[in-house]
Parts: sequence; C-alpha cells; structure tokens
Amino acid sequence: MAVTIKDVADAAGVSVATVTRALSQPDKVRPATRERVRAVASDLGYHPNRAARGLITGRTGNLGLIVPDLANPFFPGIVKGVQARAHEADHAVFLADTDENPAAEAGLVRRLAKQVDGVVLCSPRMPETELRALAAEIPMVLVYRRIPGAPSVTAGFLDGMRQAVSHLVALGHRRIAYVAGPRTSWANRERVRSLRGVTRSSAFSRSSASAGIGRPMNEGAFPGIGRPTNEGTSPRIGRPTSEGVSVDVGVSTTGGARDEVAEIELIEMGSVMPQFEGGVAAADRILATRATAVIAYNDLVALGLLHRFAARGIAVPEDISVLGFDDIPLGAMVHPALTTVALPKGPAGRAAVDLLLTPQMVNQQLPTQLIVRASTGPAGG
Amino acid sequence: MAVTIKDVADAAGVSVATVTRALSQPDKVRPATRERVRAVASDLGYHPNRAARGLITGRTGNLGLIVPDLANPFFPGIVKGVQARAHEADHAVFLADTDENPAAEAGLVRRLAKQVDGVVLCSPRMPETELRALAAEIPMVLVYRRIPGAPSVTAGFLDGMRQAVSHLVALGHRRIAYVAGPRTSWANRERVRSLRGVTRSSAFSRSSASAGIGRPMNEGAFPGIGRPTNEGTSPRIGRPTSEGVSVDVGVSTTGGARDEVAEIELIEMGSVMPQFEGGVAAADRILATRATAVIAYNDLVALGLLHRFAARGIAVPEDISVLGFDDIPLGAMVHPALTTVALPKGPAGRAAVDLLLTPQMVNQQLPTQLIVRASTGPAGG
DNA sequence: TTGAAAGCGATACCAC
DNA sequence: GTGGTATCGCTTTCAA
Repeated sequence: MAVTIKDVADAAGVSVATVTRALSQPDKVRPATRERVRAVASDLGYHPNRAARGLITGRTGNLGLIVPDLANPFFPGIVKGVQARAHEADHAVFLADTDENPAAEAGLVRRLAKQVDGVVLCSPRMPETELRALAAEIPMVLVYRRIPGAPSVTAGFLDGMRQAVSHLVALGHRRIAYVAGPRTSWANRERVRSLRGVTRSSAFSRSSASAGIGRPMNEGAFPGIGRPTNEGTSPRIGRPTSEGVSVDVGVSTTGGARDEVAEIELIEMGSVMPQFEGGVAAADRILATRATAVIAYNDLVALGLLHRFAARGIAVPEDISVLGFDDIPLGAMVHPALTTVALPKGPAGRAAVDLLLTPQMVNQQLPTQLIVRASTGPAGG
Repeated sequence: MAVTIKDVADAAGVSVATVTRALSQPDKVRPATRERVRAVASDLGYHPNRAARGLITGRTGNLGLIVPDLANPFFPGIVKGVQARAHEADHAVFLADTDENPAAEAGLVRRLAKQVDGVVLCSPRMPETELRALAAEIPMVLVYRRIPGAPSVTAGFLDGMRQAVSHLVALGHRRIAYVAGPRTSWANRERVRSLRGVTRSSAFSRSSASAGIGRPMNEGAFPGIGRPTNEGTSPRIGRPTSEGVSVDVGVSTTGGARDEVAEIELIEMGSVMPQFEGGVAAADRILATRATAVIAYNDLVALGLLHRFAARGIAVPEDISVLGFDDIPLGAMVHPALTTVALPKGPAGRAAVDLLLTPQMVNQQLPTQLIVRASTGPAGG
C-alpha cells in the first residue's frame, strides 16, 4: 500500500496534524520538528493524496481540457500551452478528445466537474445555450470562442484577415475565393464576418458557389451558405458602391503600397469539413471560378487545395495563390510552403489556464500575424 | 455547492446507504425505492464524487498517460486510442506531455500515482533502471518500448523492416541508407537491429557516416553510431560471407519476385533528432553517399528529407527513393506522398488500456504494414 | 508549538 | 431491504 500521512506521523513520532503543518505551513512548526518530519517524509517517498486533500479543501489541483480533435494539428499546440502553464502552477490536466462530436462534450465536462477546479473548453460547435448552462455549473474558460457570460481567449481574426487580404491585394489579386469551414463553427462565422468587413463587399458584388462533402451534386446541401446573413451588411440590390468593394491596401502591415484603393471580388465557396479532404474536395470548384487567389478556412483545408492543385498540374503560386489560417507546423514542411495567418496556440492555452486560476470575466484577445511563405505570389504569375 | 449523496438521500427520504445501493447494486434494493431514488438523483443532477469514492474503494476510475511530444503527429493517434478505450470503460485520462524531457517523466508519474489506477507510458528514452523502479511503484503499461518486468504494447518492427527492405530491393535498390533516430531511443535501437538482421550485413560490408544536428563538422559527435554493437552480429574482418549480405526478396509481403537473392549495401547515417529538421539536416549527406534509397527513422525525418531534396531539385523517387516509419497523417498529404511502414497507433493505445484494466504481464506485439505511396520507385529512375 | 477530533463524500460492513 | 456507522487520507478548528 502507498505511504500515508499517518505512516509519516508514526515514523517521525508526531501527530498527523503536525505533519500537515510541517509540509504546508512551515512557519507554524518548530524548525527542529519541521526538518525531522520533512526528512522522514521524503525518506518514505510520501506524496499527499490530492484527492483526499481536495475533499476537504474543495480545490483539487486538477484542470479539465476538452478539445474536438487532437488529430487536427492546431490543437496539440493549445494542449501543450495548457499543460505547461498548469504544471507551473502545480496542476494536473485531464484531457478529453470529443472526436468532433459536440453532443458528447457537455457530458464529459460534467463527468469531470467534481474532479477539477475548472475546465478549458475548445468547442467551436456546441450550441451557445448549452455552453451557457455549462458555464453556470463549473468554472470554465473558452478558447477560440466567445459567448456572453464566460471568460474566453481568442485572437484578432479581423486584424488577421486584414493582413491576409492586404497581402493578396498588394500582390495584385482582385478575385479572391474563400473556402468556408463548418457553418456552425464560431471561428468560421468570425472569419466570414471579418472577410466581408475587410472587403466591404455588398451582396451584389459577392458571387457564391454551393458545395458539400460527399454530395457535390446537391445544390441545396448547405442552404444559407453564400447568402448574406444578418451578421454582415444588409444586402443591396444594384451596382456596388465604390465604398462597398474597396479596400485600403495601406492598412496592411506587410508593407504594401499606401493609399492604393482596389476593387475586390469576394467569391464565397460553400462549407467543407475543416480537414485535408475538405480542401481536396473544393479545389476543382475553385479553379472553375477563375479566382486568382484563395483563402482557406484553415491550414488543413489549404493543404488539401495544394494537394489537389499539384495533382492537376496547377502551379502554386504562379497559377493561383493559396492562403491558410492557423499556422500549423505542417504548413512549413510542404512545397510550396504555406502562407498563413498564425493564430497563437501555446499562448492561448497558457492564457486560458491563467484565467481559470485567477477568475475574471474577461475576453482576452491575442494578436495574429500573417506569415508569408511561398504559396502566395503575384497575380497572373 | 454541488449536490451530494446526502442531498439525494434526504430528498428521497432514505438513507445514504440506500442511495448508494440503488445506484450501484440495483438488485439489492426494492424496485419501488430504487426507481424513486434514481428519479430524485437524476432530478437533482447528482453525480457521485469519484475522488471520494476512490478514497474508500481504492480505485479512482482515472488513468494517466504520458507522452514525450504531442506535437509529433505520431502521438495524437495513440492518445486518441487511449482516450477512446478509457471512456468506453468509464475512465478519465490525465495527460502529461514531457516535452521530450525524460528526466521529468518519473516525477510526473509519481505526482499522478495516487489519482490514477495505472499509467500508460510512452517513454522511448527513460533509462531502463528508472523505468523498472517506477513499474514497481504503480501499475504501468509501456507503449512502443519493452523492458523486463512491465507489460507493454509494441509492433512487429522486424517484420515491418523486412517489408520495407524487400520493397526497395524489388525495385532494384542495392545501396540503402538509414537515417537513425536518437541513439538512446528504444525504437531506434529496434529499427537498427531489425535492419541489420534483415540485410544480414556484416560490419565489413556496412559503410558508415557520422553526423549530428548543428555540428556536421564534428566526426566524433555521436560515437558508437555506425559501429557494430553487441546487439547485432559480431564484426567480421575480411570478405563478407554470401550469407552476410544477401536478402531473400521472396520474404516480402509486397509481391516481389520469389527466390531472388540480392546483395545489399547498408549505409548507416548518424543520429538526428526525430523531427522534420533532423531530416533536412541529413539530406545533403545522404546524397553524398550515392545511395539510391533511404529509410528514415520516422516519417517526420523522411518529410525533412523530401523537403530538402525538393529544394535542391532532386526528384523523388526518380533520383532517390524515400521511405519512412509511423504513417503519420501528414505523409499522405505531401507531394510525393510518402511510402511508409505503418505502426498501429489507436490500436496500441486501446491495447495498453486493456492491459491496465485487466492486469497481465504480457508483451503484446501488433502488426505493421508497409504502405506504398509515391516516394519510392525503381532504382535508377 | 503540538495533538485530538470533526468532517469532506462516498462505500461497505453489520445489525435489524 | 434498509439504516447506522466505521473508514478512506487529509486539512482544519479548537484546546492544551
């Protein structure tokens, strides 16, 4: 059997109370006894049972972390950040991978609830009402999602999108396609909103193309995609205003020409799964739009595009530029290397833990940074 | 405060003992009371506190999982397998990423010890003596490592290596380079041993080249690498025996010609870090050996090779064939797609959990499978 | 400065 | 069948 506090007490010839104090309130014990107890403790290899401690203190020293899919290279970065910060604060981490199944998440959180001091939740798809109910039951920090009533850590999507579009515009691109992620995903909604905001495009100037994984023939598979929603500007019928389709390249942090104003045509492709296969599936349709550049929902989708383009003999960036989101390690390993908007992963994880350890109702927004690599180049080769 | 068993007991008008029984030994309670208690429990949203339960039962319902680096795409697969099986068995999983720091592992295990029923340990580098000490303290299953005294789950490296070499030989390759992983890694030692066994090459017939990340000029950086060890056959000075350097292609499961016997020259490169950068660093030295095919310690290293070859204008597989180990998802996404020896990841994780839940001192060996993709082709273009 | 004892939430044993 | 209670390992009053 494992060594308990009583074993230490007996061996040191003191009471259990003294052992506790010697270990956690050193100044409330005579130096001599303290050292003796500590010696005996480390001698016996005593480690307090945190579960038993938690029972009485109410704090477990554990955190929960829920992610949708560890196989998506975006998440290990977050997990590592959470772990690193948690260990610094002497906390252990329960990890649960929900396999992209939002329905399982609430159950997992509740199962963990009694064993943790709080939960870091990466849940792009759980319905907001459910999320709110959960946040009321247990201390919780959201990562890459924001809802009223819960602290969260996100990134400056709007700024990131601005950097991305400015970069492409500076390279001469005017027809830009966007491959959307899951409609229900918060991150996708934010990206679409940012993109529309940045391009200031009206409903009229925006083309749309529908699509769906596994059923490319069904035009109605994703109703609502490509149609204006109440999130963006209201639709305008008629000619686009000059304001509606212009973007000031000078906003860019990439050093593009200042004060140039360009007309941009944003082509919104349908939703795909946020995975490699999603990109592969969307590639051919993008070519059909004759866009000169494409922004993908995330790097995995972008890699799928690159893969299919390579298979079809389409040169990147000569024939078409490709830009992703996330900055997963993989993006730097492929040829051509992927230009991407880097989202903080480790820092986001660390920040989330901090918010859990020092509860405060804030929505922390981390910076994004465009990383220019070989997959984007001048329009028209 | 959270709802406890006493709350349920009071609300149902029974004792806490009855509540426990109604929930965990249904047949020892009168159906009427059982249903009433259960109704009240779910009404109040009661979930037993597993920490308190563990205190008395001695079983926590939790598992520990320790991996060296989640950012290596090999490990998420294992983690997912462990999680899936653990959740099926109603267990939660503590995850710890040691950041490739073997020294931290023992501490992490001990910190978790009291809160888990056992630990799944992926530790290719921890010294065996330390590992053994740990295994004596807490139920533990090793993944992709084998030591006496602890149950483990590994894969048929020898068979995998045989498939790999047979494949290359069938394609006409006779000069094959191997890029080693960390010298202290169990998996690397096994791969080297398998490779030597398969090629049955003597010390004389084996060339060697030394190397090290960041100090390619230092010939002595990795003493021991490329030299025969007591793991392989003892060195022979003089002409290689025919037995020493031949391999029967017919052994292959890839359908190579039967009964052909070929002479193989194995060129052992030095150790590199088991990462993309390791492969990038080794690429140029491999070209200098004029090997027509190269087997990399793992897929990440292989991807580094591909990357550097592409940058130098070396065509794969026309100029050189590249073969990896692991089958990480990434390998299928690049151009050319990577031929690799697939190691089971999810199944290994599941098997490890099974071994923990049903303790048995076995060393389970899972099958490997060569996956042929575009990065290997006929020798000489 | 130290020890005795209550109590955290749940289970298991022993009466009834 | 059901209830009372000792117990798991630890922390925290409360006395001494």
